Amino acid sequence: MKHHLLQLLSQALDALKSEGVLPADMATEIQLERTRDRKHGDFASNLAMVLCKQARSKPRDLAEKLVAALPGSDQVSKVEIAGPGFINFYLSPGAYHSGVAQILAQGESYGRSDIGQGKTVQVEFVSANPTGPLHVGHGRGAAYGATVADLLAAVGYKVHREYYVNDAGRQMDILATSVYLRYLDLCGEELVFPSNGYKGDYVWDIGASLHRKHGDALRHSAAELFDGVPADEPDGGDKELHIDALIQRSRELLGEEHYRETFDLGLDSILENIRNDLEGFGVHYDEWFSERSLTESGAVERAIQRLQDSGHLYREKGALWFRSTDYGDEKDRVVVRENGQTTYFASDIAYHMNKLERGYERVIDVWGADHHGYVPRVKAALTALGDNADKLDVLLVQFAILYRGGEKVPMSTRSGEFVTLRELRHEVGNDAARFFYVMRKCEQHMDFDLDLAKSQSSDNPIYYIQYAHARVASVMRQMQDKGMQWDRAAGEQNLDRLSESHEDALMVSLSRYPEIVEAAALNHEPHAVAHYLRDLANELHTYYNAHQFLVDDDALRNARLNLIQATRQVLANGLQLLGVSAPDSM
RNA sequence: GCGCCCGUAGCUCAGCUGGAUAGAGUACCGCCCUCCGAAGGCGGGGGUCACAGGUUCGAAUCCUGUCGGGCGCGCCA
Repeated sequence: MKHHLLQLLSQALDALKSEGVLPADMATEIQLERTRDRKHGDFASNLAMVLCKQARSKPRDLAEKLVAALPGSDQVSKVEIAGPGFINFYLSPGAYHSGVAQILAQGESYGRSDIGQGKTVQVEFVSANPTGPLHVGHGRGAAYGATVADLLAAVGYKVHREYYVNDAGRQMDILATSVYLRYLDLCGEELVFPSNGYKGDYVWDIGASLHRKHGDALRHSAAELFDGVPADEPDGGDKELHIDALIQRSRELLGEEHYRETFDLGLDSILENIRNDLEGFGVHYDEWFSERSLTESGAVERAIQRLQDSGHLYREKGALWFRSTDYGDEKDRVVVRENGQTTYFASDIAYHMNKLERGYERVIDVWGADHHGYVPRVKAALTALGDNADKLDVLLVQFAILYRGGEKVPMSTRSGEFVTLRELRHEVGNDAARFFYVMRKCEQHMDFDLDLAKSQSSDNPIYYIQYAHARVASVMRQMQDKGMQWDRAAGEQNLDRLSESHEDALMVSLSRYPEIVEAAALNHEPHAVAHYLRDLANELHTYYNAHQFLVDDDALRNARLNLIQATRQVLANGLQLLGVSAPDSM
């Protein structure tokens, strides 16, 4: 509908250009908006006010010329000039009636479009280190990323969903060492667990499966392991030096083969856990991309070489630095450490280089907001490599703070006192979790009210929306009990019987849905869909309370059933985009 | 100290990329079930859009500054 009106305006503009009223070479993006107030019609454009300077005429005069040049349309019943020079469009009843028919005809595909034109976009999200289970912070990134991806797919992009697996690096070595220490403990060795190690119960489980497989074959005495290892923090030492030395000793004692096995056992079991968590949350991926593969394929080396060749690297204090300050970063960054090891950043340069090499036209990263300082250096690297950094959008997701009984739920990764995503799903259910996570703008800090998410009452927006959907299904069941019929074709013929203000309002809302989806997708704002669905549900409930649907008058009944079935369809489509179920009864 | 994000009803948040009289939910008060699910609906009170300037036909929205909150400033990942 909106596109149709834009076309009309565009034709009017062309007409005025050829008449010489407006400069022919003028390029304008026409703005057309839904009116806030129905008294101003359905759509309004500020075109005349925007162009009045170029046309050297008063806004209202120009508006009149534009309106005069507007081609006729059976979708438009009236065009008015109002206020300082707004052009207000009133849609014809027929436009709304055909809208209802369209929804029922298109079904699940209503709201989808092809404005993305099949352009490829990669969405990388969550990508939490496989060193432990996902927690509620990751959950928001998962729900948000998955919904953004689904929205983009709905408007015609070819979407590739990807999880970057940090299967290399020091944190993973710490995990492997933690697993080995738990294994030794199970063998009967008495040892003090490092303060920097991973202390979660899941590490015990992995240590146990290592023990099941090898028995005591990999056992070394604690004394042997701690030989030459500097003191841990509680003993007045440095926890970083302590753990690094333990990693080193574990490697030596286990030998490369068994160390690798321990490492991979930890990686695989945690990754499996993460996969299951996300699958259970309705979050699916096309690819799990291994960081290690970047080193093995030589991509990291190649990225560094390219930066080297183009003169963006220099050596200082034994390390190799990338001059990211040339492209707006605050300081230069190390890519190869003094000890010869590449940094995490080096992998990330290679990873993003790889993404663009794979030919994606757009690349989206969803990160926790605490990584925001990282954006300039990644973009700097892409620019230095000669790529277009504008292809990359980094979407930052703020943390969610849980509330239970009006109190903040304490959380810190350090103390191991965090709520896992699995616990959250178990407590409030998938639907509420998915919905609450995307209910807020991503850059907004979020208060996640667990009690509200759990409550099965109208206070809870997710129940409110699902209830609207179930209510329509219930009406249809009731209809059969009463021995009545729904004849969709007859309903279509009689849509002009829908003359109540509630019906009018409902039809307006239904016609907005494709615009909502389009804007939500392009702006990466799933919350717009959540708010829309709440409003739509409200209109259905209001209508329900004001009028009887199952009336004896066949024509009226069929028309009304068409309308509420169309509403049910849009509710279902919207909920599906958010990863939330649309039940027929509750 | 520097950088990024955020300040809108008592509380939680929208506000369609600068438009017409700033909106929902919640909480509080009052109404509506011999009627398709009251898990619902209707009505009411509640605001200096943090503050001060600026840009223009027009600002909650854009720019500058101040105040307040969050996060980030490693040869960690």
